[in-house]
Amino acid sequence: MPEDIHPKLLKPYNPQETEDRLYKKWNESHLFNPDECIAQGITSPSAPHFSIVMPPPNVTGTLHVGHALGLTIEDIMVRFHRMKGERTLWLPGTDHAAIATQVKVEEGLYKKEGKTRFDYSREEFLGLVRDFAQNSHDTIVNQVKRMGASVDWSREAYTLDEKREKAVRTAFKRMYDAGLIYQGHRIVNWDPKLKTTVSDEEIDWAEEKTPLYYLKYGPFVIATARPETKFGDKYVVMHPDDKRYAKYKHRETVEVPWINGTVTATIIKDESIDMEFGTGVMTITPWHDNTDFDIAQRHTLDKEQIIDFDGKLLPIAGDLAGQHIKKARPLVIEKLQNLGLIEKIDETYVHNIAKNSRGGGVIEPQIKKQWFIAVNKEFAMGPSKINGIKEGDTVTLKKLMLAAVENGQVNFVPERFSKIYFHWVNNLRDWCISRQIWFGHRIPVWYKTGTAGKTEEIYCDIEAPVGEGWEQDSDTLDTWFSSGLWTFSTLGWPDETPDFQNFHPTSVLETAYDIIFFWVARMILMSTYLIGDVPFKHVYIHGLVLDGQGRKMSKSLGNITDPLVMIDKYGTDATRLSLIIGTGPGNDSKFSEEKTRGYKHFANKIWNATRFVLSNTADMSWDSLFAKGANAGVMPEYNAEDQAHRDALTALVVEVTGDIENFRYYLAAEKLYHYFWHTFADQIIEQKKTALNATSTAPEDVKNRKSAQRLLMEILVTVLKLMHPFIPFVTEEIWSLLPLTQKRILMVETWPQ
RNA sequence: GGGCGAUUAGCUCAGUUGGUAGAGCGCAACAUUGACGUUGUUGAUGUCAGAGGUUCGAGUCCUCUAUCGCCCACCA
Repeated sequence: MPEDIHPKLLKPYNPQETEDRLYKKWNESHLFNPDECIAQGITSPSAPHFSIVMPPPNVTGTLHVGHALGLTIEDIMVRFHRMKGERTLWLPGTDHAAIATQVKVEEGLYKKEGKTRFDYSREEFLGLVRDFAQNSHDTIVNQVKRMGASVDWSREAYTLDEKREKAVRTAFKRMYDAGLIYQGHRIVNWDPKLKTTVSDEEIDWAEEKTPLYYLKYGPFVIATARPETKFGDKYVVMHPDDKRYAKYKHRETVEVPWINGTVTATIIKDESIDMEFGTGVMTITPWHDNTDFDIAQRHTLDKEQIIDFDGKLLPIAGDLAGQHIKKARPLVIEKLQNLGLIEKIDETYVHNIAKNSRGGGVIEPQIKKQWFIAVNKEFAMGPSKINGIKEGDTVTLKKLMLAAVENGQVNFVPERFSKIYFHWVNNLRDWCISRQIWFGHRIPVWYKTGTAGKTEEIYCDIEAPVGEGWEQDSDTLDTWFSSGLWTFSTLGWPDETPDFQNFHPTSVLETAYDIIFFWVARMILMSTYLIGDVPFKHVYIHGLVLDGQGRKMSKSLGNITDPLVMIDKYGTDATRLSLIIGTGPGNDSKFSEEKTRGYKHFANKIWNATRFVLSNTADMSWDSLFAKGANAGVMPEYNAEDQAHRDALTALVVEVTGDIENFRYYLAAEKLYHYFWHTFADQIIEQKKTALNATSTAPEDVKNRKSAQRLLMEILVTVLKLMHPFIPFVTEEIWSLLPLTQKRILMVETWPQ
């Protein structure tokens, strides 16, 4: 073994010794920052821009393998474009995740001390949440670094920091002034446990076996799964075409003996009634049911609240008032039985119940005053860069959201996700943006209350109003309001900063499909309205990372893979490859530790091949290949066989470059793996051993030897560059060991052509 | 009820615009003190879910069916 081989290469590759050191080196070079790349003469100021914002992880704990996959894909994009010489920005940040974070803290308090947030003042409680969020933030930042993510930390953002607060308030005010944000009494999803509303998207539906009660209601029999809500029912609804009830006229009234005495019931004919279900007749509870609310709206019927916001019955329930609805049901049944109002009970019925997916309780729809964004309200478009929509055109937010994708300005990868997007947007209802939790952006609206206790004045602005007697709205905003602004709030908006001008719209948004509605759609809404432009050109969607058996990873199954554990065992590069290879865009993938171990072997294979190349080229000058100008050496000539290998390498460069540009990371990575191991190591190196070992000084032998040496060097150098976006650590470490006198760190070397 | 996806070797999955079925792991045999603790070579295994259609030609495009998975809607 020649003496000038670096001693490190004599042992197997050790990621544990390498990775943190290299990340520090990259970070301290400041070259994650595109401005520094220009300052250091690496990137041309006139180069095209490439920018992505990191989907901000929730500060609710730690990153999981899904995050690891996303970060890997994003880092591949970013490192590739940076090496291509583009002005490349990857902007990191975290999300305060309002309700999710608050719930986490509340759960902890309850477990540890048996307290709820109402045992604290608002400010005390928020202090606890902030501490928790800070801890979580620090953990996440460390994890992002360990993934090798080449993000510009100098631009790090948080959805709840001061700059983002300004953006949020500006956005709110603009939409409020335009009449697109309004306050209204509407039926919302109320969680009596967490004492807040949640959006439709935050609800999980679960099946529950609940008896279906058939109750006598005057001349009718109605079927209900929730008899405890029926006290005040005074509308009986049936389908207009139902022949069984043809003799009853719309709006006709009948006297009906009911739970707490006789009521006057009004007959309503409505087409939403399913004639097949139950008896084809039902009574409605508009205050606590979406469908019933809609029926009541259509026929302008009275609505009455039955259940309070704690989940207890109101005085309308008579002697059951004050009972919690869970306890009230058997009591109502008993009462109905005594009154002889129960016709029959269907015990086989399965009812769908709505639960708050953020760890809350069973949703009780309520009519409540909330803030909404009007998605169907027409307005005149402002300055527009949306294709097909001009300034002054009459549009709605929904129309803007559709146009941005229909016209191809925003392009989904894979394309099929645009269908899901369209379907969702087309059925979108006004977005309830107010929450009754404490952690989050407080609504920038202040009220002045008069002596009679009535609101006399409403004020909405970025800053609080001056003067006495103003009180801020106690609600906070849905967390997705602030994340909807993420592509531009992170770049300095509403100020016209250079970052905003340079890097918006962003190039690609990389995210998981389960967040298309929550986030992608909301970003398109906010950006098209507030900026008149799309937030990003491409949306790259990745799938779920499942366990080895194809199951979703979850705490209850105990099948969660911690990316840090894999990194500790096999290194970041191996972890990244195992997440990427075999995972097409939008498809779920299974995580396998075996696969990860295999890619650790690959890192070592590269390491060993490097040792072979270095020890067999020690008598050659690498600078003859790579130095420019006066330092350039004489390049050995290729023989025909090696020229063919060189041409194949060029073909690989073209292919891999095309794959990366077209979002086929899984293919590019696999091709590189295959080329390195099975073409370069197994075939080319084996084939060249004879030429390299030849000691003869015959001109032909010397030529073949030099040719082989050049080939090995060129392949190694080229493939290290090609592989760097995928496996940045081992390639950078090897790069640092190459005896090149003129080289940058690999991260900012130029992409091969 | 509406929609989306999957179905290819024992397992996990590729197969980019239609042109002779691929990889990794596993399996079998052989070789190997080697650049390689983590090696190589060779090999076996496929009605590409099923049926029909378009085409000179279909794993790939179209139609239908089956099974599995997911999303949306949510019937009181």
